[in-house]
Amino acid sequence: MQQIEQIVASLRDEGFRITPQRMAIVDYLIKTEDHPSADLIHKVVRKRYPMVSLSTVYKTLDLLREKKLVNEIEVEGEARFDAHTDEHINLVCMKCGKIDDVDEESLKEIQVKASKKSKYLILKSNFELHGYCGNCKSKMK
Amino acid sequence: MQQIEQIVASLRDEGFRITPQRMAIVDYLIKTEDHPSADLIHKVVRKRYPMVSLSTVYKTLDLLREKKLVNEIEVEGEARFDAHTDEHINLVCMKCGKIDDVDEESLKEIQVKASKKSKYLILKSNFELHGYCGNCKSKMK
DNA sequence: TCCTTATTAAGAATAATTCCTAATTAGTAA
DNA sequence: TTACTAATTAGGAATTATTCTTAATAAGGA
Repeated sequence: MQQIEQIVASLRDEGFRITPQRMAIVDYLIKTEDHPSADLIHKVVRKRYPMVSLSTVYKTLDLLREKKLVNEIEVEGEARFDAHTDEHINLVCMKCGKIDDVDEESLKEIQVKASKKSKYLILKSNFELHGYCGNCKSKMK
Repeated sequence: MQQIEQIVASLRDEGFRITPQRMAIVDYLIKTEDHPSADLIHKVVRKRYPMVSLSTVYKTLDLLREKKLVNEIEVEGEARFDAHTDEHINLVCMKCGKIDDVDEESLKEIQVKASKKSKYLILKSNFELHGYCGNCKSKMK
């Protein structure tokens, strides 16, 4: 689990300025279990820090993604973000839209195999399973 | 490997009409190795069947996806389509945008494990690896 | 405290996708 | 073959997530 201090330190080390906007966004991402969209991040962060604009949210997310401090996955036409950056499976509920993480050891192995077979240089991975979460599943019968 | 006849039959069986537009789109998807976007499908199909509109391409792809006759993956803000519907890994080149498929037996197993652990009812999966393809890799040094 | 330059806010621009509606046509039945 | 009708289509407008632009602001160093 990443800590705010680690992320702030790695940004500072590379010469990026530590602004209240960046702090607020990182703080939220670290603490939430959700996989929020840019828009949701904006809405939530605004409650406490009303001066954060949506374009700053996008820029900050770009930066964090580039530095591999957050993960991005695209679901139904929008990007969703997550501070859980080690390899895992994203379970996406097609009903309520929530995303859960599940760890799975064999992903690394699969990645190595596929890389050899295909001659690709792999830089990132994304494993998704889509369906209905336990909650939505039981509501449906 | 799916055949055109199979797809056409399963559409007809469910009462959908077999139009030249649908035939043209299915025909292209079956024959190509690419994972084309809706826009590319439109451009290609238009050469032979100039009466196909982009909105029909989208509608047809919706239908085919719903009937699980094609696979959809979202890459960099656009949807890419593929008639290869059994479980596999999509290798996405971050340079040239091409997508290659790699089969991997253990995906089914992983899916079962994750489903048990999470209580999700899994309906579809998407496994992506992003990086540079062999071709782009060698061009870069 | 001041200065430089990265960063931000705000809104305009872009691009993929969806929506809307009148016109067309596939499939069916006479 | 012809006529019918509901599904489908073409074309363009509307929507929506994201990117771009620019002037104003402020972080961090001197």
